[in-house]
Amino acid sequence: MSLKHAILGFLNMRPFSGYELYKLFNGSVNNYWSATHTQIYKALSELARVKMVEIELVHQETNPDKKVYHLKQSGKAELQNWLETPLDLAPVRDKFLVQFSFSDSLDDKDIICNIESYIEKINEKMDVIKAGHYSEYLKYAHSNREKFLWEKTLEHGIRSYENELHWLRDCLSELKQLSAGTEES
Amino acid sequence: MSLKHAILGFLNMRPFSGYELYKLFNGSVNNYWSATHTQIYKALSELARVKMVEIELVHQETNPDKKVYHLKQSGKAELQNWLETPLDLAPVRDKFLVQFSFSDSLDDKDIICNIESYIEKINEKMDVIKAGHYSEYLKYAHSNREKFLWEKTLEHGIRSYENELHWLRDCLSELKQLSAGTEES
DNA sequence: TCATACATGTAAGTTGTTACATGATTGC
DNA sequence: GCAATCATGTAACAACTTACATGTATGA
Repeated sequence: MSLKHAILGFLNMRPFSGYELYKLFNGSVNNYWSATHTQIYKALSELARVKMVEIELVHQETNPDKKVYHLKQSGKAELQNWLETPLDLAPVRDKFLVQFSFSDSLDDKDIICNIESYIEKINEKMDVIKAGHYSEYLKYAHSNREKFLWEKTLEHGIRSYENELHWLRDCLSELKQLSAGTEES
Repeated sequence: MSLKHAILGFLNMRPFSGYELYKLFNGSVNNYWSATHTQIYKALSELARVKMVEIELVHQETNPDKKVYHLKQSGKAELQNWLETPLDLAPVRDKFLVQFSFSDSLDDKDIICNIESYIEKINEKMDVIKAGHYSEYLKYAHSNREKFLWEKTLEHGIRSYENELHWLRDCLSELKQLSAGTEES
């Protein structure tokens, strides 16, 4: 399970509480892995059960108490082992493309509307990424190489969304050409 | 569930058996949606249960008997309704990037090995796509616009993989530079 | 003879989503 | 007063994976 390995990866940097991890997976990391709090708390209990992490109970005055998770030897070993394993290509599941490819039963205007709505959503996402909240953590890198890896990961997100936008805009303009050509006025 | 909508989309073209759909989702369509036979047979039973599709039992002499699924009115309506609904961005879950971003605890040679292995797998996938098996079905399009949508969907896959390859190759060459610069000989 | 294609399924497990549940503090 | 942040969880469900299960026909 990659969520568990992602958690081990973060705990390898420093201890985190479940809530902090939840904010990571819904903030700066969510352009390559996302998870709900439900999933994270469950994964953490499981990691504690198999003794890959240790729980430190931290009492807080103003805020609710929290559980801070520390990586243990066996967790570090599991992480290291996973990092050394070449991964297979993930199966692709792109709802948008399923919809797009069956859209011949829609009017031009409805296809265009779906595409434009999707472009809009990607633009919003890009704005968030480019606002820089995703790159603030770069300063916590322990080495030049680590910083390089993090920068590249960020760049991957930007490049993928830009690639997607190019394709979407091409689709739009070609569709408009097509429909102008077929039109009977 | 998108698998059900994808199935409805195919049955809207012509009737299919479960096995034929399984071959689609593991062949020409698997660059935008993939599914196992287990999932497909279950989804089909469910669609039959709610009467969106109808089962025709077809006896065959040499091959095992098969069930051919036909789209019914309510299935067509459900499909149409879904096609008109703008979709949200799917949450991203990219194992490779999780691994990549935590790889500072590996040697250069191991990071490079992971990247090269991934490049290799994408190249193999690209070879399959470019061999043309994915584009044979284009001739079954009912209209120019449908053909356009299918071609664009195919192109999306190719463009995404090419984009991925560019990023991976950039990572490789920059990593090699970095390690040459830090090297003590 | 051995693998592959045809054809359909069950069972058990993992992963991910959505809704429900609680309760203090801080800022508008 | 109301929403948001902090902080952790349970329960039910939906989606996906992997292994098991069966049996014929065809071609290398």
